[in-house]
Amino acid sequence: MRFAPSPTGHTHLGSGRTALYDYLLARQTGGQFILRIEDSDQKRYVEGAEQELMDSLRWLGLEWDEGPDKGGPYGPYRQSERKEIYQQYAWELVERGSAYPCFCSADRLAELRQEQQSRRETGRYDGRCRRIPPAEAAARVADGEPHVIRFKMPHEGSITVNDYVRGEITVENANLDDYILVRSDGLALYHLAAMVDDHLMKISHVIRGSEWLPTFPLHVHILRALGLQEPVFVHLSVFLKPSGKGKMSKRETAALMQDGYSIFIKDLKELGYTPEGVLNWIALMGWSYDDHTEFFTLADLVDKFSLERLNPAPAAINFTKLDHFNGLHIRSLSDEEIARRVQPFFEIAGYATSQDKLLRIAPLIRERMVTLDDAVPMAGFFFKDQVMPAAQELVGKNMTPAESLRAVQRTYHLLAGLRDFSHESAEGPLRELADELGIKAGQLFGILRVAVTGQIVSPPLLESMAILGRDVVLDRLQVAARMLEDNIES
RNA sequence: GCCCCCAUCGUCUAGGGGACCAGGACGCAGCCCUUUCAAGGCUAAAACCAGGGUUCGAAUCCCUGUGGGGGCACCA
Repeated sequence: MRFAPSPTGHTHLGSGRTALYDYLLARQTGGQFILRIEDSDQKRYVEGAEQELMDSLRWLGLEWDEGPDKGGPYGPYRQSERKEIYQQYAWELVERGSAYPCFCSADRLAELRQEQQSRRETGRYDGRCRRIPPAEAAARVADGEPHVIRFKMPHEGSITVNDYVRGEITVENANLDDYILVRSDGLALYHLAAMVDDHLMKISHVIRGSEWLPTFPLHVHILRALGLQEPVFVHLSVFLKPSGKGKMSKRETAALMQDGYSIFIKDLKELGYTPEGVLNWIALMGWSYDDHTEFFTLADLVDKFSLERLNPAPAAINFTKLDHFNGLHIRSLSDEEIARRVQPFFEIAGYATSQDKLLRIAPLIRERMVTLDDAVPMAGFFFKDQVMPAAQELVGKNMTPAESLRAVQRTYHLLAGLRDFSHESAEGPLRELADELGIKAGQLFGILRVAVTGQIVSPPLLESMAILGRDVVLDRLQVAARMLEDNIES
């Protein structure tokens, strides 16, 4: 198995899914998962993209067995370092009569294309250099005349290729072009390079996006002309934008960020998504296990994934489903894991935290988080020196400021006199106090919640107070009482 | 324009001639639980793109149309 991305931008969901399926297949068959960088076009190379790719893959937990950074028996693993290999195969193709050097300039080609377009024809090479006798062509090449190498596509007949998810696809050769295989700078294009590499690296399954379907017949032509064995080709459906109308554009990608979503793996990490959630989500875009199972860990997927259940239809990206899966996986994490994963987000927000305290907070926030960064607004009050409640929010529902003040004062004395400051020992007395004050427990808790956490919504109040400790709670109640007093006077 | 692919609730999907007045999930609505918010439980609304065939019988097979997507580079 191999995952062969090109380092031309941010690593996105589609790459993640392809890599995932590659990884799964490799793991379940005991094969190797190879990372090969398709950087044969230096013009499109983006600095840092390769590093981001590897970071993203590792974050997802998809560690490769062979790759540019760790070597392996079939290296090098960057196409830019394999130029001579492709040259050799390209000329073998020429010798076999399946390819030929072409001396047409890029200018002439552009002109030709324009002409064809004006006549509303499909852009295709007119075959001028195809007619040059091989001996003459070889001589011109030996003379150093600039040239590319083209595939000599048969004019007659058709070719039938087999895609694992779609079955047989038959195309008339007349609809295919004399594609360029090697550039004038001597570097091979994807069409040749990928086929040669996959053969040399003993790749059994080629999993790639369906954007390769149109050139799929060319690839099989090359393979057959070279006499190479054909791997199993699996073309995955594309991802559509959430509306289902068309694929993601640059603008929409930027707009998505406003809503806290992204199609880039590295963003997802920063937004507080877990690798488990992302993996589960993308695994099910175009694949299913049965009619009801949806929760999968990576290990589950290794166990249960199969190419048979791939779906050829394009799939719209559904981010609310990502939220759902992320929440599901956060809830299945241990306290230790939650504490560990949530800490970086507190750090970014400027809070000094301790694992010890986070460990005690974890059970209180586990069921309330959709993304890991939700922990910060939810539990930030644990790490603040003081909270700043809004004066009006300290007034209980359907209560006057004076009544609220009294409730805070009574609570202060009750808690100050409590033998031990635990959730269990505080609850009974506080409910009795509410009764005594003639208010509902909910009203009392509401006032206290704002006083102690500074928030209208918070994790369970009494558990939170126990973690904060008696001193902090009493202190915050005192502050709240003062604010209420000021409120009453003014 | 030409070539290729695809088509079940809003979305992801199950289904592959009778087991389907079409199942699950997300989201949405309601109810229950509840100290807030969640989580959890229950209930509801919601789909076989259209038209022709084949067949005793079609969501399922075939054709046409329509819609959507992809491609038509010395990009991948």
